[in-house]
Amino acid sequence: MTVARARNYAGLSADERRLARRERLIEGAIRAYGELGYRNTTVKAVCEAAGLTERYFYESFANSEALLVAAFETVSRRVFTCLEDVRREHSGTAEERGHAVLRAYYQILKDDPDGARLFVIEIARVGPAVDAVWGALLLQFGEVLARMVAPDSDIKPKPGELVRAGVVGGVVQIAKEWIRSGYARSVDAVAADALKICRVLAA
Amino acid sequence: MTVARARNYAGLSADERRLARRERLIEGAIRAYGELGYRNTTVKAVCEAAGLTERYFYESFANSEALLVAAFETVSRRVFTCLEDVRREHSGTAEERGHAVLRAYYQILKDDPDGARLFVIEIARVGPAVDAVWGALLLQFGEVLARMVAPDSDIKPKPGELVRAGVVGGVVQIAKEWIRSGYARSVDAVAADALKICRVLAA
DNA sequence: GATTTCTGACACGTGGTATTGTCAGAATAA
DNA sequence: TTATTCTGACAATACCACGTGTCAGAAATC
Repeated sequence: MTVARARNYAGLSADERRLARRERLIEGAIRAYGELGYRNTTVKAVCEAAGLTERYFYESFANSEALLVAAFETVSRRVFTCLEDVRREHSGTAEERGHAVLRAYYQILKDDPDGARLFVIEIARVGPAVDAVWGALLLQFGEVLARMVAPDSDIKPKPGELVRAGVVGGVVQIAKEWIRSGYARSVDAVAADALKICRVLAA
Repeated sequence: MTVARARNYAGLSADERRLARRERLIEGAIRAYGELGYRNTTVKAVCEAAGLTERYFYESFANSEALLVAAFETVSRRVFTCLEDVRREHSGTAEERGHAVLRAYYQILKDDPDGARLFVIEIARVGPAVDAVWGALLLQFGEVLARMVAPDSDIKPKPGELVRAGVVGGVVQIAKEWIRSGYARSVDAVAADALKICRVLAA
């Protein structure tokens, strides 16, 4: 019985290599889900997109849903980081700021169609665990939208939870339709439409 | 080779019996989907809920999705008939009429939780064919909402397609959240929240 | 160069459901 | 009553993808 000593390959430790494969799987998953949809994407297909074999899938993820969640959170992090930056660094009226944040949101979706499909469409209704992640994100998104249109020095009575949920649902539905149309209209026009709905939060 | 002559059973012709079984399957499906969710509902489970065996499932439906669509359309017909009645027979301002229609919508969802879950939640993201049905319904719903808040004698520039889609998405999202909460708030309060979003269509 | 660890390809077993097939018995008509 | 059609229960098969196991060869250390 020899104890396995971790050995460097290509200058990387075993842990580093494992992590690198994990990242490749996530990126492969984003692409594969974008092309085929999560439902039609087998473990095998993801691994092929990542240039790895099934063996390594189970090294990093317990099952397909775990990878889906990881891929979703990767995209989610990118989006929210961007939105928060725009919101924080924007100097202007609440109206202008709202438009800027929404523009950023839809711009990201346009720039990365695969990620967009995963982030907006494929994530929904996969199973209880994934749905919980999606639900949490909708809440977070609601927070962003609410602060986005709130006048800076304003502590007003919160709009009801349901109204906020409804606004988020509207903004996301617009994204879905826009994606389905092949990004037919301009980012600016779409953001303007979405802003109309978001104004409900400021009233 | 004897030609099968249709024989009456329980006073019903072969066609009548077949149709009756079809109805039972649909009602069983609404209940089963409501309890278990479409994904977790096997053909066997539907048949048990209907008091029939698998044999009769394939007599009326090619596959699970076909039954799902049939069940959805059954519920859909009930809902739209009701909404149209309310809208048509309501005399009052656009504002009042809008509130009345929305109240009717959410009241139906509350009165039939199984149907509601199917109509609002379970139908989404099952597959391309079913998604098409769902997409068509959202359009139809958008029409109803638009006419609902439109001042009677008014032909104004249509709000953009995306805005309408967004409003529908908002109303439906509110329904989802409300259902998930176990119908925590009153129908009236929910309808009022939804109306806030629908007003975007009138602006 | 010898040895050990890592990698990638592939094949097999597994589980669960859809779908079809069979058949005995119940209900009906003659 | 007798023959025929319908009904419901159950068995058999098909199928699909997951998840695991095996193994030869590549890449590294000594």
